[in-house]
Amino acid sequence: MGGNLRSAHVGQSVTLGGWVHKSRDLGGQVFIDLRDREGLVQIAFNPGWTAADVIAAAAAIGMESAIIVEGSVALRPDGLRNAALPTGEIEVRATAFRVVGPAATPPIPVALDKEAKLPAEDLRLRHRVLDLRRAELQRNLVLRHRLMQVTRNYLSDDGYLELETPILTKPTPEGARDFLVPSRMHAGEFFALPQSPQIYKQLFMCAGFDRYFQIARCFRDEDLRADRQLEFTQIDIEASFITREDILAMAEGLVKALWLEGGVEIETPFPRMSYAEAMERFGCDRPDLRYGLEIRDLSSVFATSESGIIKGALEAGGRVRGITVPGAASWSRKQVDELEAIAKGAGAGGLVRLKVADGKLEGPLAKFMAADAAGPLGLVDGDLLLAVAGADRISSPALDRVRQECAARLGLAAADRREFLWVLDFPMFDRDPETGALAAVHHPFTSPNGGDMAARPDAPDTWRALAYDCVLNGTELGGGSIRTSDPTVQSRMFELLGIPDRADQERRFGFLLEGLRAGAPPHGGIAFGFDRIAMILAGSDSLRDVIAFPKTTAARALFEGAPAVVPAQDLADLHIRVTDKERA
RNA sequence: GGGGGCGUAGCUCAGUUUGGUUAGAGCACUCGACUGUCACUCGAGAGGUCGCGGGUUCGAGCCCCGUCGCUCCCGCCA
Repeated sequence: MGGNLRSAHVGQSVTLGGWVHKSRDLGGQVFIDLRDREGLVQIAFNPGWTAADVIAAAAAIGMESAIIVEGSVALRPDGLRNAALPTGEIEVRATAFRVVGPAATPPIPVALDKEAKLPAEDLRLRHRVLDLRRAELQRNLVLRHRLMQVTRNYLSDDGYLELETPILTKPTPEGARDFLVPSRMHAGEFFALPQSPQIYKQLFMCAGFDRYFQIARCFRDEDLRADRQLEFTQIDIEASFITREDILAMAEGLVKALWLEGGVEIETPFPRMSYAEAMERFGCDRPDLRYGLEIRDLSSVFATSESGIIKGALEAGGRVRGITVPGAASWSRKQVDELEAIAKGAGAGGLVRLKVADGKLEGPLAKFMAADAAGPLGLVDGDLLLAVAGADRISSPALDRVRQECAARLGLAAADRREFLWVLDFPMFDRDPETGALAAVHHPFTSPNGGDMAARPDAPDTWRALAYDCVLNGTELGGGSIRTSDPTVQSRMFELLGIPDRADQERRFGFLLEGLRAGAPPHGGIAFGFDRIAMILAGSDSLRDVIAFPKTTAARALFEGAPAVVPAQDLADLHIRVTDKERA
């Protein structure tokens, strides 16, 4: 209310509730900046319209106290308007006020100067109520609310039903670590919190609710990051009797609506790229298309190289791939060494560096190269070529990181550009190099490409999946797939994933197989990371700025103090014994 | 599980380089002055286990070892 007052309200009597943002005591008169959800408004306490005892009380009030003010809206005198404030044309001339919630002296400031640094993150989390009063976090949570409403309206208007799924679910051995909830009534048995509502939404499809969505809370007990929390919110969508194209078009519409709410118009449809092409050109399944620095295959030029390392890599069936960084020939030895360290950190044995000056190659390997190799390599003066020799599985991630670092150094990733992209045709499986075991790249319920499966039934490594990811500027916004709706195929997938025993499959995933056997429609869907989208649209780089009560990276909630030890009797009721010696 | 950064007043920081008197500043807080401020101004004051533990030293905020917390990254996150 108070933050919305404008000159149009002049003359009105108002009663305002809010918090003391700042106060200025000038002796005979007092000004208080009253803050509410909408903003700030100046309250003027002056002997001309305010009783002396009210002025005295106003002068004594502490910052961040909750107050109720009565008064009238008045135009400020000429020359005393504040253009920096939306309410700066007016002020409220107080006739009465009450302190309804006196505040202890705030341990962290709420009213901050424009250039002031925020308090340390742990203090902000420890005193979260005060931190949440700041305009930035108020804005972010309001945005979050609006994005939720946009999502609901868009999907509901498109015929999707918002349906809920259980929070207490069955533990699944695949994927991330489950959060487990002990069952009091069944000693030694546990519920799991859902990593996603994946199977439940497929069961909804089997049950005939052919368009489902949920703004679903998901839980994964893994280590945290700036963009990863233990619990997070997902826009979860599934539909029946649809094709991949239907899902992509629906998802593009949703993303467009979300960005519009965030104040940005974007173009649809999004460009598309196969996984194979993304890996070949960018070394990464979620490429940042705001800049080039694309990876090229240089094997044929290096084939004539006398270098033992290069020869060995090529003879072993590997390739030489690299990126050209224009103007980077001037980078210092140290700067390039740092790039090599990044490549090595990503698994590469080393980083070939060749720079071009006066048409000639320079660098440790130049002596092994033909004198005129710059031309065939496509290099001109000032270029720096950075290359990795070896298997693609080594060179791709190494060049991906080198490419990102070079782009960062050159400032190529423009913050105001948005390069959306669909990455399609992911491989179905990934093989663990140590154990040789297959793992699902997306998840075990994704449908393999039927043609791939028919063409080479005994080579699951070669199968592509009907899976897709939505990527923005190198960040994955969401992903999904067409699911396996044939219980026989699903059973075969479990088999390939290391659950060959039918009884085992039934014990673990029987509820899904039963749904599929009941007459399953073709179906598929997608899930978007809602917090991450809110973070991007809020212009923040931490999830903690769009979540009201987040956990620290050490997986603690500092405000409420979770997790916490519980009384021994509670544990006994749950049939739990703590084995850690120091805590038991 | 591993690596980097940070930790000094309620908050943000200086002081650590090269160990040496009583550890400082701004904001906030307390008291006082001030009738048009909006980073109000001015005066005075209070406020510190220098994250914690151990060590080296005549002497440690500063050096060494360990540890805790926050943070960023790797592993991990179907």
